[in-house]
Amino acid sequence: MSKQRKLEGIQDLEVADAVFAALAHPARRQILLAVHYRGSCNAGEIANRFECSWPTTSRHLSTLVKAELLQVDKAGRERVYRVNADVLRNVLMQWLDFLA
Amino acid sequence: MSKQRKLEGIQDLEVADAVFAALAHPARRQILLAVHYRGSCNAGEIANRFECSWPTTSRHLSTLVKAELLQVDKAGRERVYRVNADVLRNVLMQWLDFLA
DNA sequence: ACATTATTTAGCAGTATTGCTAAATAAACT
DNA sequence: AGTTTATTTAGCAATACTGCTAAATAATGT
Repeated sequence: MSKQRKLEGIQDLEVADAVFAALAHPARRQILLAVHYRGSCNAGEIANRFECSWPTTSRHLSTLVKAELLQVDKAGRERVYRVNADVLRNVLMQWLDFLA
Repeated sequence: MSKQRKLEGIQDLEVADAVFAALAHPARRQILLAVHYRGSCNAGEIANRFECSWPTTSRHLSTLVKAELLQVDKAGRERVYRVNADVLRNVLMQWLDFLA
């Protein structure tokens, strides 16, 4: 295995780690579904839909961003979140492949 | 939506919850991969492959069983674990479908 | 400059998870 | 019955996670 390939492998592991950790919380899965369904959302739209407090939702959002499951763009004082479907798809597909 | 269908939906949620919680820990993902790769494993074969102590691995195993990701059969004093690929596949596929 | 709006960061308490060692169970062997 | 082998359960300390409120930041509007 080439050095480059090996590094990718390690990165993959770290990505998968963050992704699965992020998916572990039901609120975060709900957020992902909601944002994906709507295409994009600012933090407020997301936070208002959920029971838990704004700061709590905000932290869930940053967990999802760190896992690269969400991407965020600043638009003035709003932050617009969008699902990074590729990352999620890749991780899920990798596991489906293992099972095949 | 029929009552039956709704109940299934709720069960799905609970299953997904347990599955994602179980997948959150790297050791448990490794166990799944190892068991699936080998077809079946008894607890000892699994525990010996991992750094952490037997009891710790044993608990990981029971987490995976509760999430229905592993099924276990008693064979004398050994317990033989096997991956319940369907459950994992279903949960992953459901998410891939959402993303489609 | 000041107030408002959108959102995050800080700090803390409660809960859950992990990992360990020591003890318990349970089947098989002598 | 007593010993060995396979594995789990109990109990505990350390760490991580969640959720909250209060305070901070940062862009916009007056």
